[in-house]
Amino acid sequence: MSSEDITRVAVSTVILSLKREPGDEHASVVMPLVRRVRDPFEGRWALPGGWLDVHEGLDAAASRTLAETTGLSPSYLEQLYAFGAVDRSPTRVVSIVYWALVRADEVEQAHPQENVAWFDTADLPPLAFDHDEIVGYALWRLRSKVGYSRIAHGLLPGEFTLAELREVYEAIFGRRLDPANFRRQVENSGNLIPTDRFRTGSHRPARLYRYNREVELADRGPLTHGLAPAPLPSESSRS
Amino acid sequence: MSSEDITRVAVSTVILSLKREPGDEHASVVMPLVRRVRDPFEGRWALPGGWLDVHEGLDAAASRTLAETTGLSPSYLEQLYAFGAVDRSPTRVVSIVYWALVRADEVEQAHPQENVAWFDTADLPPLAFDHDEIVGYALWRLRSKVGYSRIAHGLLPGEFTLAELREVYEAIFGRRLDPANFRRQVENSGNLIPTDRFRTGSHRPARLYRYNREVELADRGPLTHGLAPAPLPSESSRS
DNA sequence: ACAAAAGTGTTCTTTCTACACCCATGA
DNA sequence: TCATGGGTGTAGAAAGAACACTTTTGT
Repeated sequence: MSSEDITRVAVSTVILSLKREPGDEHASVVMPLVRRVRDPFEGRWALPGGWLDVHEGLDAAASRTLAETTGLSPSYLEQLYAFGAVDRSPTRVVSIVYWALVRADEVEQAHPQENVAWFDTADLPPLAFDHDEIVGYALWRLRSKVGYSRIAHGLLPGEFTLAELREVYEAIFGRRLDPANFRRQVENSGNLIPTDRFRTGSHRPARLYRYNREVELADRGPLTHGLAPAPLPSESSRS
Repeated sequence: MSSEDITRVAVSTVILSLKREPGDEHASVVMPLVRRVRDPFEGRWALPGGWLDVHEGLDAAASRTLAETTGLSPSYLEQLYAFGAVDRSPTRVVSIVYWALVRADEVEQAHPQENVAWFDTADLPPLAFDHDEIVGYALWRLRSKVGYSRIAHGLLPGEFTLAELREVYEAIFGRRLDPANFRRQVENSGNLIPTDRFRTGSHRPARLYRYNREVELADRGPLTHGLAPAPLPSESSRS
């Protein structure tokens, strides 16, 4: 059996976060990429990922590559798509691709890794393999899913103001939203719980909200294995 | 390298169609299953599928297994999910699962295959592997997607009445819909083109409509490779 | 003529949207 | 006190649900 006669399985992850530039109009969606040091597409940027271990589930592999690349645990992790065109790589590779959200404040605290850099998704370099297409699909999925789901909270810390949450939506949608209407929509959705704490510093203090964990249902369907929109249990801590 | 040290890739397909029993209240969603003749779960019913050939794309493999099982070409075919838990099979198998819709009239004309039987999805036997979970997910996806997409047409022939289309929605949702409101909704969606032909036979003749192929966009996102909601090109005819 | 399905109209409710307006704090 | 973002009110538009009503066929 020559090496061209086997199909290998890889797992990659599109990791998304938010970054607000000081003078910018609104925040931008950013993602980490890994510079390839081996032959196919050497020197090009690619999605973080690796080969699937025989004793490792798909979700666990995604969490592992995410931890190896960013040192973070995702606040949201979901399978995106399986890419398996015959000519997408010199050898036959089927890539199970996940996408994940990490909080902006956690990204700032993490220490940078070797050969890893964060890019604005609106200004990406040409990527290795078919990773351009994959990233495009992930961003499309983020935009469409943020409309009917509450994954936007995955980009924020535990407590946040409505203005911060609105800023996330505006960054993803790329347009301004009416603060008054936005408030009502998200308040009536039942996903937010108001705290008695306030964010002070600028003008009138803004009430801090937190995420309602009771309402997890009716979104991802029957596939709710171990993957939770809340911080992952301990899949990446299997030493 | 022993056989336990490799991960194999399989492709399975949840094939869905509609069947209207003579005396029944409304039509039911049906799917073909294959009786296993080999060791793991021998005798149990399972999803149609097979091993991924090294020179075969994922989409092509799904089309192939669909043709082998039913002799039909799908009117809709989409990747569902990749299942890869370590313990889902005695050996390590990652299954890329697709789901497909075939038209009821085509199913009736097709000649039955060996070891293949059609089941009502509301009354399924226990399936092999984790196929129960997979089918449950596919049905959930069908129900949620029929609400904001127009895949329901994939279960009907080229021309159909609004009552027939409504019957599809009622079977999938499992509840009655107001004929008047249903008509307006689907007429205003711009997805249907009225023809000048009518279906006669019962009472007042009903106008026949057909599917508007111009409006394919804004649904499945950037992933519109060769897979089309319209009948597939010739992926399964690669002799 | 009558039953039954096709197709139209009307009303009420809910939701979205635009925008005016008041409130509370830092400077 | 004034600028600014936090927060509330409200009126019109759009969309959805319920249901009465008219039209056209087979029997």
